[in-house]
Amino acid sequence: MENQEIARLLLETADLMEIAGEDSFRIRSYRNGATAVEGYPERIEDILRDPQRKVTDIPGIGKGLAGVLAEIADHGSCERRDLLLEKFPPTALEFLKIQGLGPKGIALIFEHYHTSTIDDLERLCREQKLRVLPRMGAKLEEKVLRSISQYRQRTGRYLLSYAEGIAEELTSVFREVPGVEAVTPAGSLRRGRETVGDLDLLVTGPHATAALDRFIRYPKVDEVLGRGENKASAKVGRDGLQVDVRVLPKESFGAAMQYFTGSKDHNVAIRTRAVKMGLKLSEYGLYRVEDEAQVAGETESGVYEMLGLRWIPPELRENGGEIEASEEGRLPELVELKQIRGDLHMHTVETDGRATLQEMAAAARERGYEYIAITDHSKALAMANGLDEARAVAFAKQVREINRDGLGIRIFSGLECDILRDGTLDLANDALAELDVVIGSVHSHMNLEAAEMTDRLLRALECPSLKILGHPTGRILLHRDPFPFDFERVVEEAVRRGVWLEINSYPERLDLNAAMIHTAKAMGAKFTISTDSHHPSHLGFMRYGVITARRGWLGPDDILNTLPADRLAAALHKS
DNA sequence: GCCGTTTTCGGCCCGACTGTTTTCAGTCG
Repeated sequence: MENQEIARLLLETADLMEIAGEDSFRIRSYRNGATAVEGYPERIEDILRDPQRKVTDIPGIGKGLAGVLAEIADHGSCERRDLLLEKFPPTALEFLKIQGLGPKGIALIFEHYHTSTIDDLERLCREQKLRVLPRMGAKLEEKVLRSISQYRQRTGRYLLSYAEGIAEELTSVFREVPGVEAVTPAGSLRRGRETVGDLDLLVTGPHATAALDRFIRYPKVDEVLGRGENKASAKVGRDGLQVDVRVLPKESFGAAMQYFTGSKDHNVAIRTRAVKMGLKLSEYGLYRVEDEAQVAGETESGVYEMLGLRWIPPELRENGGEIEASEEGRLPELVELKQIRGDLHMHTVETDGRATLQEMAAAARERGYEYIAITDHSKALAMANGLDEARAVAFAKQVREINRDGLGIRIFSGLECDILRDGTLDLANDALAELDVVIGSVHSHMNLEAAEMTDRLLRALECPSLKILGHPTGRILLHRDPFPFDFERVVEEAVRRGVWLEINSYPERLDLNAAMIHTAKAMGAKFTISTDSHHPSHLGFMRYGVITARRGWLGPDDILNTLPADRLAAALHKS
């Protein structure tokens, strides 16, 4: 069993323990253990099997969890989890995703009504049956109903990062099948959408159908939906992501890539264009109508060229002006991952990160970065042990000393400073002024009315030390909608004051989104792409931010952290 | 349940808000 799966079982057990009202410190230990297991570079199962080694050498794993890990490796579960599952059905865990309901409320509802499905929960709210329970009332019923409807909209979609992981895994499996020449993901994954509904994989080669056999026998495939001569569909993985694998002849591969990459709107516009030119485009190729001769289709760029267009990067294919831009030769030169020279948003053990400044710096250096900014939380985030003024000033001084000794990478001292409810920043400006880069972020009171939130953000922009507006809409994909505010007014003010907008690369955020980036760019905004890393492994999230920036039509000049260190430093200290 | 140690038990998890109360438990970040 892979570490990720073991970690999932630990987290699930922790959730169940929480509903059962068990000791909170023990629950915390299970969660810590899960993090330790998930981030561990070796397979836990291998360590368990090796009599020379002990899992208790892993920080966060003691005697108790070592036993639990052994049980899980042995038979895929542990006694504590099994016992809890007798008491609470696994569907009760879904209730944790409904806002307004916590472990206590869930236990109460379950004990009273023995219901554990979202449908039942909805019925209870509609029949006003929650309000008879202690500490529950009409407002809660409304809140739960709202949250259920949001929850339903989200199910069936998956984070880009998750789908990408499955795609990479299957791609490498198929590439090893003899007779397979090329494998590529298409669909919304290839366009870099922040969430995807299903996964399309295209395969070609002299014996590419062998890949279909390999696919339906793959261990993570748990339900085969269909298997034909040239296509197989199945639900893959625990979360049931639908994957379609299509086998295509070589001469159609480019046309199929074009067709299955979409978007639908882009394809409709492209096919209409073909018709006007006396051509017909399908997933099999581009054909002349008069004699049905194939004129393109082996490569994707060939299809576009035959239609009088330059090849259009998949990220732009949303029928948002990209076809006209391509025709007129004014497609933007999009930013690329290799142009990013540093990361300007990350956390360390000083607050809620999992690694030290030195460890984060080493990881960044390995990626070839010239610089990073360390931006821990401010004191309003008490839970994360955020920095107060004294610690912030001391930190700025410490970074100046570190840079004198040199870590082989330049460090900028920074802070992710909370924007308080009234729009003031959490720390006094004379302390903030000591730092190289201050990110202002909203982490609380996200349910304000749009007008109040707009005023709050406008006020935050007044702070002279503020350089970057962090994850500007506060959304958490598949979990929390963006908070409402007058985006254009805030961008206008940010542009006027020279504050940069963050594109937060964390897979659950990707905030700003592509459409907002596009709008803001047109208004003259400048951006940073940062990862919000809490662990060295998170630095790799940068590619999701870059793909989001590309979807927003950004080039390297729109992005501050494509600048060399000295020019970035100059830009930071200009105002 | 982990960790650290003043070695075998005590500390770890804080603050604000919300909706339900009528003094506060539960949720959220």
